[in-house]
Amino acid sequence: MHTPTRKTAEPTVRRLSLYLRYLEAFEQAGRGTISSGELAQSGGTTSAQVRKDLSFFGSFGKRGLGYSTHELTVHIREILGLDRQWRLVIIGAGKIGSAVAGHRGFRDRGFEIVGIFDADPHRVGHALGGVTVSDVRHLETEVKRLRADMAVLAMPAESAPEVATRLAKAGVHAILDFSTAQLEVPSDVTVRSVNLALELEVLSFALVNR
Amino acid sequence: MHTPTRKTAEPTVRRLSLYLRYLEAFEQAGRGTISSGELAQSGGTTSAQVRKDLSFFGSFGKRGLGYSTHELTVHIREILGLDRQWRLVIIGAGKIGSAVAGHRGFRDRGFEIVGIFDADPHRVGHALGGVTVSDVRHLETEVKRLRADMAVLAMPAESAPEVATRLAKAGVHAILDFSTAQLEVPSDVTVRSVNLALELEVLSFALVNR
DNA sequence: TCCTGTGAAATTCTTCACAGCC
DNA sequence: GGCTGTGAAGAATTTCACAGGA
Repeated sequence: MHTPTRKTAEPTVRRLSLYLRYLEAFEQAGRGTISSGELAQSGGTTSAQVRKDLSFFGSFGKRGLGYSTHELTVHIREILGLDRQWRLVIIGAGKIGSAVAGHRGFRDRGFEIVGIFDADPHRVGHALGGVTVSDVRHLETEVKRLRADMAVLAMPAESAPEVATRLAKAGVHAILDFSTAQLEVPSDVTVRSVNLALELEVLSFALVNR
Repeated sequence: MHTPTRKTAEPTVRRLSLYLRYLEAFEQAGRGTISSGELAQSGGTTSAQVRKDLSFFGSFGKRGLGYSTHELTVHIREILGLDRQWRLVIIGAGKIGSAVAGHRGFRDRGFEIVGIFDADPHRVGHALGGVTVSDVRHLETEVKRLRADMAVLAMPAESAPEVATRLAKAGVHAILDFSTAQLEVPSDVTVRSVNLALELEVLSFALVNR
């Protein structure tokens, strides 16, 4: 595997994540090799797309044969940085925060929830998925002590920007934001937004435009 | 407003949804007009992008002045199909289903949750956000009776494809899927996937590639 | 003067098509 | 014969830059 010469396209990274999921299923099913065509079918894309995506990071396949499911799994996990454990904190112990905290499968995929924070005193001290909820006032010291790598923001949009800034200062360089806020963070912090209302609105558009 | 001549780009639709949110804030704040530059800043894009996006649907602005916040709000709501009420069902009353069901703000934006379904007899009969959980065995008849337009799938990946097919047959043409399944639906059904593990993996990639 | 609307250019992403290796 | 790896072509999307109306 070689590191890409220039920046990698985001769509490619998203697809790698999908390929990985299907590869794991194929490996589980005892398939030793898989072709770009099969992988494409699983992921709803084309074989050329699969090969282009992979070739960006190296030559993992064998001509005439395909890819070794196991080797390719290992390669993609390495490319995505999943060959290590990531330490996650969740800010907001409401409905969404609880759902994320209780989601099995994150830990299995290398994302360990090491801390949960909330501003509501009624929630502080209670346990969620084996982790005790801390007061968000102690965010910085706790985040440093816990050596958190990533944060999930599951809180109202009003307080999200302030918390994002504090997280960035505390050394968290990756944030998954469920609020609808527009976060202002230093350029060395990556933010991804999941906006459910937006997704419903895209569906609404699709329904009225057919 | 004129209907677009050819198919609209998905990125454009996503941005329209964002613009709408900022417009509402501006309108609330009493701003009568707004320029493409201001809107761009809110949405993290460029003024040219904003103008291109809007011009695809008509000429809503006034040269030298900008856009009327109120008029543009109305136009975008109409473009996105938000000038009506959408009827939503949730399949799966677990953590994610409950979080979606309990989310205030969907109703305010025109998405009314009219039904919740689950396969677990222990959950059937209980109320979630004012709606009683029904047995998923009665999905088809209930969905038709409730005249549901959209469905949120918040269930294990194993059962998702079957439920998606049943929903499509029952007349639901828009599905928001939280499972990691690859859904096979007729071409007149729009599916959008929200995959939290994938989002974390994209963050992971960003962390190891800087 | 300010700011929109929009062709044209630039860039990004996907698909094609085929040489090369198993 | 089958399937990968990859330049080249094509399509989609964004940015530029400027004419034109308020």
